[in-house]
Amino acid sequence: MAPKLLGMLVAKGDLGLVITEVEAYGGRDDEASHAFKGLSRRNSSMFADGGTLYVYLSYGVHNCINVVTGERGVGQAVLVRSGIIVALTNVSSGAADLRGQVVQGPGRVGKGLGAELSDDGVDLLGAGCWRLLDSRKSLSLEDAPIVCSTRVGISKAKDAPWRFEVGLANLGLGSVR
DNA sequence: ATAGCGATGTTCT
DNA sequence: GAACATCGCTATA
Repeated sequence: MAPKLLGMLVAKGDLGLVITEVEAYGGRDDEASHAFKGLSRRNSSMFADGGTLYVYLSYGVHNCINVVTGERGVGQAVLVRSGIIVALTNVSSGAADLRGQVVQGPGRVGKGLGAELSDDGVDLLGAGCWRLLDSRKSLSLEDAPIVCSTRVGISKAKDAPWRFEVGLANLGLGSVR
């Protein structure tokens, strides 16, 4: 699921992010995952249904966002690390102009979208304020090369090649949808 | 260009 | 009391 999220659009209201970099985190089998030690107050939304938003406070400073990708109870999620902030030109269809601000780093992604801890656990697949839309076709990203490497800023399970990026050059200009 | 460090709060040992 | 899925500023080369 992680590489599939590249080129998709996460939106909060009329603000969107075209995803360009992610990291995959497993459930109880991944030492680097917040879900490794099982359910807790902080990570409970990781164990919700796939398509749920998981927002956590990083280093007491940054709100970072994940898309839950596992079945209910598994605790699997994908951290959104970089992307392009865009203003939606049509909120209901998710159309957006691709000229936007590049944001790199999960803290800046959360800040750019205005993610709050109160957004933790919301459904991304319904018709609510937060939505996840598949904009890959309109971006012609389906055959774009994906760079795979190890995850950043962790001390355990350092060797798992679960970080995925698309080069900005592959996005071109134009609009989404 | 690279390294070090403080901010800041929750979680785990 | 330590670690932490980070960032931005400052210092050093």
